[in-house]
Amino acid sequence: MGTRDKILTQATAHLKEVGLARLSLRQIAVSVGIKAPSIYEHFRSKEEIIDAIRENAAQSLTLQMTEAALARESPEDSLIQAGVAYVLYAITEQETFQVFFQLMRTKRRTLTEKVSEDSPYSVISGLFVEYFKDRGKTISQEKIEELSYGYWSLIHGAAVLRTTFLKGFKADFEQADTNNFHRFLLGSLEVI
Amino acid sequence: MGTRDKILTQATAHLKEVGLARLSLRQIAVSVGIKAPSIYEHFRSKEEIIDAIRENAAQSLTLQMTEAALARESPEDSLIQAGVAYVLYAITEQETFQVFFQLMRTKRRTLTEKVSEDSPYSVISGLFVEYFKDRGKTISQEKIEELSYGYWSLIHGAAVLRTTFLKGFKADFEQADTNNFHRFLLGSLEVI
DNA sequence: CAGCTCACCCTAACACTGTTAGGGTTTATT
DNA sequence: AATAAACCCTAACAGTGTTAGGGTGAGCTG
Repeated sequence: MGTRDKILTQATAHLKEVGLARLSLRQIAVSVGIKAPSIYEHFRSKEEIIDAIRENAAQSLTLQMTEAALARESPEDSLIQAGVAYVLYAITEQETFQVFFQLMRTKRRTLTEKVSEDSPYSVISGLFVEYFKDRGKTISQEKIEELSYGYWSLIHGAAVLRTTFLKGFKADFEQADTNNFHRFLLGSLEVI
Repeated sequence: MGTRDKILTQATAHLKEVGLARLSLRQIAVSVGIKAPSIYEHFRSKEEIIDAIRENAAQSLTLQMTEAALARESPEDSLIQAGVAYVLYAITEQETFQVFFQLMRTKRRTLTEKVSEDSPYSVISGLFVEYFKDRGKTISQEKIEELSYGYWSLIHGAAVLRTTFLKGFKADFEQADTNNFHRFLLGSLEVI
């Protein structure tokens, strides 16, 4: 394993331990076995290291969503399970998720541009197409995007609330999330 | 205006200008006209200043939601307008909103404890009670909480996505949000 | 083989951060 | 008149990301 990979590995490990706010280049350097300035031989800045972590997180999250959606009874169930997986990832990989959502930006700037693959959004919109195909309803690309954005808002909001405001709050969130995701999907069929 | 209030005012102003990451006590002190260590006569730490800003933000956000919900055609419209106001606050007061959602925690720890007033959540749950009363449906307190949590997830998710991932993305989000909020509320009536 | 380049590491230092120690001055109270 | 508290100060500590500039070894080229 090259030094660059070591830095990335140790940075990720430290992130999970101490959180984004206390992530220190000098500490990472100690773990790798080099001095802090040597990091700059492999990355242009601390920001660039975090970018790389974020990239990995996005890939990992997308994978877990995709796997959760596989082999379900119905497209609706796939959408719900993908949502549950999203929230689960946020809770189990809290610090990584924080990095993911805090600074990530789409390169896509308008609806006419192509959706980049391997993003949570593309998983959702793909499943929505299946969802309407399954119900025998035709739907415009625009509405698919609107619904995907809405559903993403819902699951992302649940993920963020659980890891911030509601951290430490005791309740059966899994059931509540499943019910709420179902509610949105039901409403999607009515309002087109 | 006392020094404590000056510090708070300048801290809020600086927050909006440079963002949370670059908020500096020495810069705040310059604006106030004192030296940095003197801040510690009025606040125990930087964290305590941010706590105070967050308190103000929560109050202001709650107020805007309440006002947006007033004098609407129906409780459903009130819920939607409260949601729109939430997202609007997030966009216009981006840095303040970031402080608000990033570290805020409920003091409430279980469903049996009382909901604190003057919080966005209490506004939502209050409007949900009206919503079901208006429709002539009876609903348990538990379900009100579940729905309020779900609706909050939706509007919070929309707010966060708009200010992070989707910053710079051009689309008619206002219309999309309104439609999506409507979808969730419609689904709420079906699945109880 | 000698000379050169380049990747990779180093130390020293800069400009910043939140925070603490300790001293001075003014104001109000005993 | 003495004391206490509120409030400001300077100096300094321990930490941060980052840059400047120097050394060392591997590998390529004449």
